[in-house]
Amino acid sequence: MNYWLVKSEPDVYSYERLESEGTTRWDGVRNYMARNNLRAMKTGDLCLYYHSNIGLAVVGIARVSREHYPDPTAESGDWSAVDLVPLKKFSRHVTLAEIKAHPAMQQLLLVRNPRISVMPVTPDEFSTLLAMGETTL
DNA sequence: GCCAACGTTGGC
DNA sequence: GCCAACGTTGGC
Repeated sequence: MNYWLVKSEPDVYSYERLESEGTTRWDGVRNYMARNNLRAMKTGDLCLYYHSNIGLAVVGIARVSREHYPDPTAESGDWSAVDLVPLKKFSRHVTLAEIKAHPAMQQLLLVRNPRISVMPVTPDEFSTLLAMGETTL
């Protein structure tokens, strides 16, 4: 089991919309590092769901329901998509400001490289973030 | 293969 | 809305 964090602007595709639709194709990634992370995802892996631009917080957890396949929205190039389903909404949003202030979160790529949209998260970081969100699986 | 210029992302 | 940081592109 691996852990990840994915970013989405909530006015483009929010966690609430994922919940109401039940599943989504995570496509449109056009960054090689993020793509390689998508390709490393296995079915059942868990993804923290972060709202960028508006909200600036981790709001829930999604689960990988289909491993990577060619991104149908890519007109050229070698890009991949995965499918995600909602797993659990955080009882409490964990804001970027809190994450930045937390000593155990200083290595998180969200803090160190804010521009990558799909990133790995260690099991320790994952469980700490879950606790910060007052959420259990 | 280097590097400058440009475009995009995303926090503030 | 601005701007910093980063990734990508393209000329040399």
